[in-house]
Amino acid sequence: MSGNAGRGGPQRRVRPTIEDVAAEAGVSRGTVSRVLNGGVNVSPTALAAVNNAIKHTGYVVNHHARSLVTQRSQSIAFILSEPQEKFFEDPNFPILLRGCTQALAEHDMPLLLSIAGGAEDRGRVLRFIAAGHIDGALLVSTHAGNPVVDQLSELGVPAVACGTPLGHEHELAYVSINEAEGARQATAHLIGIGRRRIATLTGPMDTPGGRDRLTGYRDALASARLPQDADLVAHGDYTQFSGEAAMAELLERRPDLDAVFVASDLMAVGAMAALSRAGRAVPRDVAVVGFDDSPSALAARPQLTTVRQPWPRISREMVRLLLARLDGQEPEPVILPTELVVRASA
Amino acid sequence: MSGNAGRGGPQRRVRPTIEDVAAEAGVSRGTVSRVLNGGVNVSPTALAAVNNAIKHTGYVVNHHARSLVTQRSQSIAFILSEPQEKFFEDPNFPILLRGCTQALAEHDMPLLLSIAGGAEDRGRVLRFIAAGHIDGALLVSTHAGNPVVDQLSELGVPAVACGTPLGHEHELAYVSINEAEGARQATAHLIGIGRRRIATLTGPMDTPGGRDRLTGYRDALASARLPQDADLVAHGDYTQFSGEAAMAELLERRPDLDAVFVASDLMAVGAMAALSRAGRAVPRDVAVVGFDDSPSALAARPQLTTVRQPWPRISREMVRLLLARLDGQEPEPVILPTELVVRASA
DNA sequence: GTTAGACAGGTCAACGGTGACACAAGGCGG
DNA sequence: CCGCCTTGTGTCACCGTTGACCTGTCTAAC
Repeated sequence: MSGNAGRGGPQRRVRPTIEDVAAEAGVSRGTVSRVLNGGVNVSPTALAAVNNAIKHTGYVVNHHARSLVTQRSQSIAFILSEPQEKFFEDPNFPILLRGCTQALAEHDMPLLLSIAGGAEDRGRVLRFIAAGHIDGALLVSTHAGNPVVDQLSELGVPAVACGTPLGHEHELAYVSINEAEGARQATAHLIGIGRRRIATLTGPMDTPGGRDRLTGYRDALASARLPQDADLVAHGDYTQFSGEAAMAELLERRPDLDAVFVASDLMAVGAMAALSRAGRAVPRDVAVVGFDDSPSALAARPQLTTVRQPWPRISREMVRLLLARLDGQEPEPVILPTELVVRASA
Repeated sequence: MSGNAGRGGPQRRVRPTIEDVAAEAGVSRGTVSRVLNGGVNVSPTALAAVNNAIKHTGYVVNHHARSLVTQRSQSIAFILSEPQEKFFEDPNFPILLRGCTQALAEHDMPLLLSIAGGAEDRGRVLRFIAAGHIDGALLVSTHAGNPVVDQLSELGVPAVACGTPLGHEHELAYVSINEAEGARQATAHLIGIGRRRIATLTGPMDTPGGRDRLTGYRDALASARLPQDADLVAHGDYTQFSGEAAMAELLERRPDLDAVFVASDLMAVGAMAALSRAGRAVPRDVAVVGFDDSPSALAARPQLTTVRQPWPRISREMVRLLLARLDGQEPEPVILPTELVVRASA
């Protein structure tokens, strides 16, 4: 009931406690707690009095005190395993991050950001989880043999992965897109507009995206009875530079190619740079299809035909699965369809 | 000492407490706590025993219990006020986020991510802060009259802003770059390579970056006794599209311009697209200098001459200032120098 | 041979909630 | 009319740490 007026330093005001509210409302702590947690078995009179007192005192529940007794923190971590650079340069990362933040905000859960790069970082993340900061985790890039996954399940912390978690498909809930089908559609589109010498530029072969998109490309060729040619396949790592280099390599091997399916928009932008340097016009000489529908697809000239990843749905589903797991359920993995967005490049 | 073996559902293992460690080490809780907090006044024997017991039991301190008594959460929030799209599309955002995460990780502090868009979100952020989740906040884009700033200082939560917080310069610690000097250098470089009809493409005029970079441009022209011409100034909002549009407008107004200083790399990429469509070669016909040195500067063709923002230092300084404020100090704002990176576009 | 420190380590009351439990009062069927 | 159930509310132990306080030893100075 008394002010405190911080003098000097960061003045930390004494926040009202549940006790203060109880006194103000003329009830006991227990009753206030009951109102705070759904208000069952509380008389209308008491409820009104408590709500009034809360407004009056500006009371906000103390997160740590509550978490200490309930054993849940009501917070979720967004965990990046593996080299950080990768994520921070990946245009999909901010989009996914935003989607997850929004979806969690709807459940009034804050998002903790945690990045595990080297082994040292990993220890930090582990301690951080064990300390009880979080109830669950959203995982990005869970490649085969990822130690964080094991540690999470050892600690009993539910997790949901983005993309198929190679080697952990059975222990982990996950949300993925139908990579192969997206790639197949993209390649089929190139076939449909009359291209026959269609190359592909893949992602890393140890990621599901890299592998499955190559499979989809091959399926499309097979369906159309087009020959498979190893010279038409080059590998990149999703970055623009790797796309530029790999495209140059492809042009050297098969100067006659008339289309290319590229496993990421960023690589596609690099590929278009290589094509333009080689004097090939897009889409006239070489048609290009990308993957992701990231902002750079729209920014590219010509604008990129690409396979859209449904990021808003992906992040919503990830959060949904995680909350289900927190609720003790064992939800099935979710595989979302992609959509081919046809623009100028093909 | 006993296993617990979760059956079904998310098996939450019972974590060892400080009590378990004390029993294992044959000392009291207090001694364990002392070891945990720096180990002063602890005999080497006891210290070894406790450390052993910690390793044995796999003990990790319970964050909530500690925070409850210490009244500090050892966590920092990264708060985005204002329209989210802006940040998630800004290539600088992931870079800053990474820098801050890393700098905080060195102090073993997790980063909470919080986004305040509409008024509703703002209430969420407020409750979140009042609940004691965080000890301090890193603010991005604190434009004039930002309500979050007021709320933070009302709650006594120290905050550090990135960029000059217009209208809050005196209440808030902040880290900024020398915007005007960076712009001046960039423009002076264009003058130095013999350009005389130099245009500029600014950011929004209600941001410090937008205003001060224009000032720097004008200063450089003035120093070289070049005329100021309102027709040579166009405004954008830092996005690629706005850069493309504004450049087209500039070309219409002053077809004879021979250089342009652009207030962001993204806009510069847009501007180069507009130039190329208008048949002007970069840098021969029109030299271009950008601002930020974001990844797109390197990816552009020709590669962009640009003013580098020292992001690693910016984020480190932000964290340093915030920790100082948490420590009760009143650190001075930090203004960092920029660096002109000369590449192919000018 | 005292005595004052310094040092090690034990004890215990908080921190701010929650939830199991006790209990009183009123309603109701037998 | 009585026992039983329902409903509203107070009580209090407990969640896992910390840190102030206290006690007991050992050391060194006088």
